[in-house]
Amino acid sequence: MTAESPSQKGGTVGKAMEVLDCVARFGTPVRFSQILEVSRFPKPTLYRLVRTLADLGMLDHDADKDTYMPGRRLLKLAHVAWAQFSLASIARPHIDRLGQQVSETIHLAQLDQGQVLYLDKRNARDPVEMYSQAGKVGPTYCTGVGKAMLAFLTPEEQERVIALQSFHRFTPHTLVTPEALRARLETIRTQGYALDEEEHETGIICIAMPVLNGSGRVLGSVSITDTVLRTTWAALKEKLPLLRETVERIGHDAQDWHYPGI
Amino acid sequence: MTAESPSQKGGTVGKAMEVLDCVARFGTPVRFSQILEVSRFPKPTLYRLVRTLADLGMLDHDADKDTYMPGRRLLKLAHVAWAQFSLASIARPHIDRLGQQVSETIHLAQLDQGQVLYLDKRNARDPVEMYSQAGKVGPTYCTGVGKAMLAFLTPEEQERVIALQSFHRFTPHTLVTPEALRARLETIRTQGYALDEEEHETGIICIAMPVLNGSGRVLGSVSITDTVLRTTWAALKEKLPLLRETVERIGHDAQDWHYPGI
DNA sequence: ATTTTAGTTTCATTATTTGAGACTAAATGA
DNA sequence: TCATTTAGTCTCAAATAATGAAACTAAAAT
Repeated sequence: MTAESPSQKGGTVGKAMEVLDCVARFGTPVRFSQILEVSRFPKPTLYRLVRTLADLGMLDHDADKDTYMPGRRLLKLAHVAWAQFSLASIARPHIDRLGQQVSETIHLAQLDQGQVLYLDKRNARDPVEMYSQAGKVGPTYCTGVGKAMLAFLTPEEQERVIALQSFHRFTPHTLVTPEALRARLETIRTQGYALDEEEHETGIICIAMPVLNGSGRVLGSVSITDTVLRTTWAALKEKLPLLRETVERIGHDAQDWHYPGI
Repeated sequence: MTAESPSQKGGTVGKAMEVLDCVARFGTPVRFSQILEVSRFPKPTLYRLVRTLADLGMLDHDADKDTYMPGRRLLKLAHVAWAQFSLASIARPHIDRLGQQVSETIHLAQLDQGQVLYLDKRNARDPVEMYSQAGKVGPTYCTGVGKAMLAFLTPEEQERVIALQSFHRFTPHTLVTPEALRARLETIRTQGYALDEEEHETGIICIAMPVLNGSGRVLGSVSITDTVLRTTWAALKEKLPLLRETVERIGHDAQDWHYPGI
């Protein structure tokens, strides 16, 4: 039994999902030939997969322009996924509350295969483009939400996630080595919160805290974000008590919710 | 070649998607045996399908409780679907704008297989639980957004959609016959907007207008909703000019966007 | 201790998927 | 205009994967 890379799972269903990913990765409606270029399947095989997915509503086919894009059926399925995504629904009232208390942008995130998966976003000032955020993934090593979670994992989990990081330098402040990251995580663990000091985007700073359940297990994290133009570190850090209260309440409500793996 | 019911598409991928639907329909994490009860597949077949979907991340498996729910991979795919769902993204700035102008709840919807598919929701008062709404489906014959679209379809399309309606009586005001609905649609077409007079939920009323492109084709619809306790018909109808402006702008921007079918 | 239930595995059979190649239609170019 | 390229579609024998009756295991219920 040979280990298979996750992107090359055997089985017809796996291949179909691979095609779905290909189409999604474009981020814009694509023609069949464009999918063909990036996929590993021969033409007739890919053709049938694409047609099957379109028939099933997993891809939407624009007959006019003859292009494909991720389908509406996904929207419906994701609607349910979202509603059941326990941390998102458990956290919602608390995120709502925090949103009323602060004027900055709030994120709720979770770890997913070493990456940050955003579950919720609030922006009291100008609502809201949430779908554009929930479901989005981002880097773990250079975001507040990511580091907050990372710092509170067990050492083994932490190393496993660190091994998955790309350490791309987004800004001059990005931590680009595992060593630098580990040192920072130590600090975060001690002080109980993480900062994003313009490590991902210049001008964007945030404070973040992990959501822990009773046994100290990391369930997710919450952050408060602003720009260096609109706030100062002192002002932002004043929100720490509100943030602490929020993550504690979420952690309490999520007591018996089992985190579905990293 | 025999016509196949859409729920019984041959092919392994179709079967897998059927299982995904089964799981989603529960709306809560389910055990394998529960899926078995509602699915048409024999035990080992279903077992393999479920495991395959879980391996692929389309289902999330909670190892503790041994339950399955729609997976996180769906969230990521839906994120892209949403972003590309042209009407949603084209409409966003206009929906934002309307949201700043009125304090009521706003919906953006589209027709999907005879049902209303909600694409966006805004609520200026308390933002916003959007994922919980976008992707949701509802009835066409007894909602403002639904009737607004229905009224402006071609007669053939209209009949096709009417034939798909269940005409369940949700409230004493629900129109429960095709005849009553057709008469109402006539009025809506004449006056250019639809009302929901507590036809779906008691106490909930709304005004809705279709989004039409230059050639009069129905692309979607937008509604402004409130409760009978907070508003009156007179007050609500005062928002009609704002609503008209919104749908016109969306229709204008969506000029060359081709609606992906009913 | 026995029975029931839920989940898992096996394997010969069956059905689907596969993909090289051929074909068509439409666009491009000479 | 007619040749040529390109994008999309179809065919069918061969290769592969899915199937499901039956058997098995583990754990819970009696």
